[in-house]
Amino acid sequence: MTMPATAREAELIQEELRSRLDLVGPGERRPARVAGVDVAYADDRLAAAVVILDGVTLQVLDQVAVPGRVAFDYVPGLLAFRELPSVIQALERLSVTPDLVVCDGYGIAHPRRFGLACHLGVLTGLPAIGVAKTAFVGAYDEPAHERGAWSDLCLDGDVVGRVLRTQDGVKPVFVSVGHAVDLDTACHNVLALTPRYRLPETTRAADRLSREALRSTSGI
DNA sequence: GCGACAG
DNA sequence: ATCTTGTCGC
Repeated sequence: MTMPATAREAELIQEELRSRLDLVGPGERRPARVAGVDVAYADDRLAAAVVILDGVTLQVLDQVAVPGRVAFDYVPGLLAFRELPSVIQALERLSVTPDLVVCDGYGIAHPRRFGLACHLGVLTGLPAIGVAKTAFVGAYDEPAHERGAWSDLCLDGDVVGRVLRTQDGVKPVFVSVGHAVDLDTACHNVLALTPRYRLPETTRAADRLSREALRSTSGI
């Protein structure tokens, strides 16, 4: 992964890579293997985790954790440069290839339309979507209170994502396309991955693994 | 100019 | 992201 020395350089990389995005998809509606990705931090240490679940049973098929060091400060809009180096390493060590990667963050709902999920998708060639827990960019109306209810996430006159309620009465999540998946398919998959909780099982599994990996490497 | 700002 | 107790609700 090309690592920029400055924020300006990072923005240029995003503008450049954006031309390689596949925004057509449509992606698999019933993916057999779905990957969840997350990164945990402690001071300058970090642990990236990737967990692959069976798309039907949601059982774990494979998982990889990679310890590392923070090499890029957090800057809103440039999250990929902080998290992806280790995440890509973890993806390369998987024994099976996922049909979909669910990222913690945004895809094209981004200041330059190239969020973490887009970046991961372009670099790996894998279909990817972003599922974020909080608002970042875009305007939206509060979706209805039932699971499955949603509203458009709009930015500069474009629909860049969907604010989706994954359980009755819980805070909605922000879904946006990353690479090689369309928005309908992305939301359909998010609902399939949230039979019980607000966040996708893939995200929950990767979150647990990344934290555990941080702890188990604290002595190293 | 001032604040907001995925994780 | 991470620092953190109790607390409301199912």
